[in-house]
Amino acid sequence: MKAKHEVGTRERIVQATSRLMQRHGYEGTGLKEISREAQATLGSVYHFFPGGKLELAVEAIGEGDREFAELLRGVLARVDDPAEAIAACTRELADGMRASDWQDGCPVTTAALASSRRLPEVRDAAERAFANWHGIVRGKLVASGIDEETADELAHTVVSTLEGAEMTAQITRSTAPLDAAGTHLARLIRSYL
Amino acid sequence: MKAKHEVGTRERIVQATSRLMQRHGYEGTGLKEISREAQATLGSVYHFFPGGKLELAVEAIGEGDREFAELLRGVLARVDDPAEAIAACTRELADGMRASDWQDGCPVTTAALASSRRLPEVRDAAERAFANWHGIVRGKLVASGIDEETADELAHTVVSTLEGAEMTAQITRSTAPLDAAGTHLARLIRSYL
DNA sequence: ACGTCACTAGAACGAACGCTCTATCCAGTA
DNA sequence: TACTGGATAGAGCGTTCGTTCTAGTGACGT
Repeated sequence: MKAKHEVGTRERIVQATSRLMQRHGYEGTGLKEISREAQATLGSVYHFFPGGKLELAVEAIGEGDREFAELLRGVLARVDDPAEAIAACTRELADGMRASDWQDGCPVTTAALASSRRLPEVRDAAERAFANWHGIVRGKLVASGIDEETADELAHTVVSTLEGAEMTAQITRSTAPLDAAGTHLARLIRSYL
Repeated sequence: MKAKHEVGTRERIVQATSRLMQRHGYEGTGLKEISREAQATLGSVYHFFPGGKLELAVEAIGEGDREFAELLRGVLARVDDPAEAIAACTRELADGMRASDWQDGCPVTTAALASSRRLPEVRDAAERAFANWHGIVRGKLVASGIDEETADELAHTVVSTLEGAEMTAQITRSTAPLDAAGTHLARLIRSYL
């Protein structure tokens, strides 16, 4: 029935979960809502994810991790100058934000933040995502000649500011925070080159 | 029965809501949980907040707004140099974070982020909070001699970075993001003085 | 042709949700 | 003393939640 080229049920479920939790968080997303959005039945959801909502959330956060990492890696590879590259990231994020009418913030943060305290597995998945992004930014900075210790610290601020600015932009429905973040992160990075 | 000096029921309810939503978000916090934590009954909750959970959340976010604004205003008034003052803020946040064993992040963000799309009143309350904080930081920068346009933009980045670093610190259970944010925000501000 | 098994399908369960409702309590006033 | 009304108290409403369970489908190997 299912051709090789079309998206399988399992993947549809993960993507629907990621998309929904990106907008409404872990607690705000229901399993029936997920199965409806993924065009799958509850039976299929539990077939692929016997661990239920928790297992599904961990998988969805992993998906969000990969998405953001891909955006990051893509832009950082395309733009040589690290300061310019980070600024380009903020522009990319602003575009996505505007395109979704300020619906889609960071898929990891929104999904994990409120439930991280009660669900260690969710927190761990989110922590892995942050570590992943930090490593990507850090690598770019080191490759640009910044010493490892400085790059490590700077990468923390880059990730924090990108996340914070995206969140602020979402709440205020304005790209101003992301625009400012781009300007200032570029200036900050340049001061270390 | 109730003496003037002790905390009234209404205030206890608001504070319990703020505290609980700070940790578990809007959807993750139940009204019975709130009434239990506030040592009030459901009847009292609906007596003071006929609008139910939504009205309660808006009030709680306002409370979180005031809390963070007070911290900000306190530190910015105490430390003259704006770069040093913002760095001191990150230290204060890191202390609070560690003291709560990484339970208590930003009361506004955690409460509002996941539900902001479905509940405009919640989003509006959170937006007012961000605008408030932005104004406070902006005022400090202008008072330090930075021109208005630059200060406005810079205040956006300061708020975004503080929020993002607090969130990252919470998820990763480390003060490293906040420490880095302090160092780099100070450096950034200094570059405009 | 038949059996196997991954997958689909959705009814049904107990628990928890937000909220409504009636009953009661008690300080203040007449 | 009797009345009033803000505040307290919690049982119970209908709904939705995550999860479990059984039944059914259909592609594939033998």
